[in-house]
Amino acid sequence: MIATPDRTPLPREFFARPVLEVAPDLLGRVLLRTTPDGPIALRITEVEAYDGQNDPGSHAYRGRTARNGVMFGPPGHVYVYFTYGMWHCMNLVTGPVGTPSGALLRAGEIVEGAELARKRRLSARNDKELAKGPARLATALDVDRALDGTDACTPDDTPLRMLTGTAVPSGQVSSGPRTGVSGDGAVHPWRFWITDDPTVSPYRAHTPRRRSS
DNA sequence: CAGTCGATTCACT
DNA sequence: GTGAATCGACTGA
Repeated sequence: MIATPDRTPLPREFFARPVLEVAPDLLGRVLLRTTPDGPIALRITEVEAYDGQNDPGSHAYRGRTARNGVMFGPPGHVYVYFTYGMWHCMNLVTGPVGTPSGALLRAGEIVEGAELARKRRLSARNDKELAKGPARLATALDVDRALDGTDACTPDDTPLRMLTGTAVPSGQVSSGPRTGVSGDGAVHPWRFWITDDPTVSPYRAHTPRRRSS
């Protein structure tokens, strides 16, 4: 009998918890992205928590808009946003309906479908860079606004699914300030990563943009 | 309705 | 380490 990988999705209740519980619990688990060309699987190595209620760093802090609406919906769905005029980043919505929080997927290791990811990440110098950074991760997995709102908890043929798998033990989790977050939101140690994992992205403090002429 | 700037990445120096 | 790329969401008048 051939061993087949367990493709059971995480139950929605997993995501219904507070984002600060869910975010570190995602580390080591696998996101399955099914593209028209084939599957790509990502083992998550770095995440950041965004709490829409009290967190000035969150897109949901100032209320619901056309862009962030998915975060106000049920947990376990995917919030994808477009930024810097060229990149996409993806979150998993957490908490009950009405608590607009989410976990930003910042980095991971491609564990299946690396050929497909390499075609989309031509500037990557090695496979560790394929998904090292949130926009690189979304690019490698071919994720854009078309997937905004996708349910990652269903076992059906959906384009994205979070698998149950096994999270890394808490002893292998490090935490620190979030990357690129400005103002009061920068103080919280709400970035979580697998200690010493080579696919984790480098920390950068927020850099205000220069005035254009 | 114009101005500002972003949960970033890449090419260059 | 520095600056450009690039566009749409959001803000405030």
